[in-house]
Amino acid sequence: MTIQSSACPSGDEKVELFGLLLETNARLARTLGLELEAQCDLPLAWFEVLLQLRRASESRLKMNQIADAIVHSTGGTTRLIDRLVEAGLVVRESCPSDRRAIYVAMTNAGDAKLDEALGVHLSYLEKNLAGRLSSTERSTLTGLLTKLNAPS
Amino acid sequence: MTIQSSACPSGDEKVELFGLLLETNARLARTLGLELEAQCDLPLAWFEVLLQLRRASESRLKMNQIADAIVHSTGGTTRLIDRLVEAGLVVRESCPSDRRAIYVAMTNAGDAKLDEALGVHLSYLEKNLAGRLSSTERSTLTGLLTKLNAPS
DNA sequence: GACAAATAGTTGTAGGAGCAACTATACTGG
DNA sequence: CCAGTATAGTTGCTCCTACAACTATTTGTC
Repeated sequence: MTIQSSACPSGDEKVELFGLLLETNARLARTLGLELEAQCDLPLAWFEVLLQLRRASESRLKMNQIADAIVHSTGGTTRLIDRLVEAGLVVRESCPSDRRAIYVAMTNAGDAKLDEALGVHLSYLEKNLAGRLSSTERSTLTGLLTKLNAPS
Repeated sequence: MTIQSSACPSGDEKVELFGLLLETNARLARTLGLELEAQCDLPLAWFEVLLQLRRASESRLKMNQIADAIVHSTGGTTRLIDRLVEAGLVVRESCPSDRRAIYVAMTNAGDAKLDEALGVHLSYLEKNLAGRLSSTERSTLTGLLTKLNAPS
């Protein structure tokens, strides 16, 4: 029998769930990141940016939209986009209607790189998602995470 | 209508789910981290270590068990524990049966700090978990994440 | 229209984490 | 018992990211 502080239960059901979420995410992000890096020479953070851009209409987003979508600080996003620009995967474009804002748009090279990475990603998901959760379970999970992710 | 490469669908259901997982986790980790830091002056990574230690029998774990539990590299874990030791929250103890191994054990200060942090964490979870997911939904989510997290 | 407040993005700086190379110890087969 | 291999942990180095302070532009208010 393990003795624990009864006032602050480390075994609380919600604490366990939160810990499980952190751990699961960390494992999946790590393994995917390694695979993307090894097979496409593409860091996971770059992949996330490119994916967000493809989802966006006209394949472009403002800096702050990217920062929000990938949950980075604005300063971190500036540097991240710097590296993507240097690699030729995206370009910065000025925004005519708001001279403070900057659009980030995919280049053809970025588009091609994303296709390549998506191939790797899809086979990764086949192995690590489809193999573990049924289609029904996946949509349940999507629903739950959507609730969790909703703005307060 | 948005034009997208049909060969590599960025809108694939599994891709969406994975992205949602990354985003949800990043948001929750960030907000919890800020709160722990502000209210307890305790980085999230330190909290994770202390929590793992309390769960362990005899409140101690070997370095590699910690690295695995919190999904860090062994090198990163060494430095992380260095900082916790310096802060007086844990101590390193040699392992008699294997002289390569090192135990990390909580100090009384670490135990107290964890109690404090768990208070903050529990109220965070009350706000951000209990308010969004019912008890049933939470246990469903736990089940799904457990499957996802299972070793391949 | 002008001043205050809010917003978009960049930069200086510091700290944290990973990888690869390394040391030390333990195991395994001959 | 010895050689070769596997395991535990640390260290050097590099890159990435956050935070805070800053500039530039826009918006809101009187």
